[in-house]
Amino acid sequence: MLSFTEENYLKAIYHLSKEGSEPVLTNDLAKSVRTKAASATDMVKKLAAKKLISYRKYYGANLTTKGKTEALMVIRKHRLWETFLVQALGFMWDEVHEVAEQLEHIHSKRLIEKLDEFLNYPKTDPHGDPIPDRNGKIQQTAAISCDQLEKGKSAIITAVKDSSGSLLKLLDKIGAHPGKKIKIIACEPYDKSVEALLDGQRVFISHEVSKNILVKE
Amino acid sequence: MLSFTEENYLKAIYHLSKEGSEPVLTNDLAKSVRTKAASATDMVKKLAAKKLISYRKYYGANLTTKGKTEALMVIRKHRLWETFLVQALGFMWDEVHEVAEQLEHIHSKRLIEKLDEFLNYPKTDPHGDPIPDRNGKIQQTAAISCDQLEKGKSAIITAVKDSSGSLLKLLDKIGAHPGKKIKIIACEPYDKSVEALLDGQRVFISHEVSKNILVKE
DNA sequence: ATAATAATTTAGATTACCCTAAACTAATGT
DNA sequence: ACATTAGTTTAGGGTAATCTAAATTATTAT
Repeated sequence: MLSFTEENYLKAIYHLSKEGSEPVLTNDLAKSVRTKAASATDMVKKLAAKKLISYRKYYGANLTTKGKTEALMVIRKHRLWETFLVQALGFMWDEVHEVAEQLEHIHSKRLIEKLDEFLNYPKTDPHGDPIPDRNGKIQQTAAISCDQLEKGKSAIITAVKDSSGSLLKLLDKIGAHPGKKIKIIACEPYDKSVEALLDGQRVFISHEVSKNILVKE
Repeated sequence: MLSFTEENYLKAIYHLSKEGSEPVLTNDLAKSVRTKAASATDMVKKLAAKKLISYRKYYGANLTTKGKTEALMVIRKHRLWETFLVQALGFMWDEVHEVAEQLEHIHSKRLIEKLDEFLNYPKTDPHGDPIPDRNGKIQQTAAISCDQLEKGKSAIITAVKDSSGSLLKLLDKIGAHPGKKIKIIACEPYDKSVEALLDGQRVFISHEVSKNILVKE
């Protein structure tokens, strides 16, 4: 059985290696799990010994099939719990991340299956991110980020990249939730900020923010 | 913030010192948290340094007010989660203990308040044990155990002392749930076993089992 | 090609929790 | 009073995860 910490490292490696094959660098990994590079080196050695990642010194780490499955199970739990917190307990979507970080490490197959059933097998979490199924299958959303939309184009918001409370609060204020339609009405080349239409409301979005909004044309 | 392990020790001390004032012996404590006496000694020193218990060498440990509150909060979480698992997720009452042992250590005030609200502020858990309120107030059930009932007497089952799966499965089979009415129709002095009426059904209960059924006349 | 710089790894400690074995304390029986 | 015994504590270590500082490797600039 994996420890709390091992699960966190695997999850971080999964998220950092995005489309799978690029190696994850020790420094990036350390930053992601909020430790020092030396600690990350120790852990990747341990994970490699357990065949959860492949690791080459000074080069980086990649998840093995086994490691990827474990990572996806942690992500499945995280996203199901987030969904539960919002849908059943009435949390705001910017309040759930921290608690889900704890709940994702509860070890009980039965619990997560029952929770999935209770929530009626949701496909995405409150931030629009896809929830892996019990076999670790996850539907990859080939979404582009909002800052790549041209003037005049419309799109549907599918997800949010960053789950920090401050960003989510801001998105909440302007009404930028997954499922909503967004139309770009002006682009400012200087700072790449945009003006958009959301629910008939004219909103101003900085580049920092639009980068983190994923959309589907 | 208390660690997982510290919380478990506090909870164990609470349960072992029943009505509060008897000191908890190191050996009993060690057995309860499934470690060795030497480890328990280390931990009680640590808890004493944190003013969560008072501790005298070779004599035993007692919860301070602060320690008792912490213990009650862990118990509150445990029992609310058990209630959730049974009522919302459809677990059997003999399946919940292990998972609740993990869930009880999630740190989030907001979560537990929301959960309490979601469950509509239950007073007891699925085993009939009282759930402490947000201030740590717990209604002491002055219940007697079933083996103290005389022949011919009726009573209401209030709780179950032991939460091991095998006992709960047995009680499930004969229908002995909290809230049910039980009537003693025969006592066997030799082995202290009893015959009783439960839902109109004649059931045979050994002393080992009747000791663990709490009732209210 | 080599020096400077950035990234990574190793070495050596630290903390929390747990262990075994030995030493100690309190209680009991003769 | 003293020996036995049960219970407890101390001493000394082990493991997992972390850290700082020093050493090593890879990359970049000249």
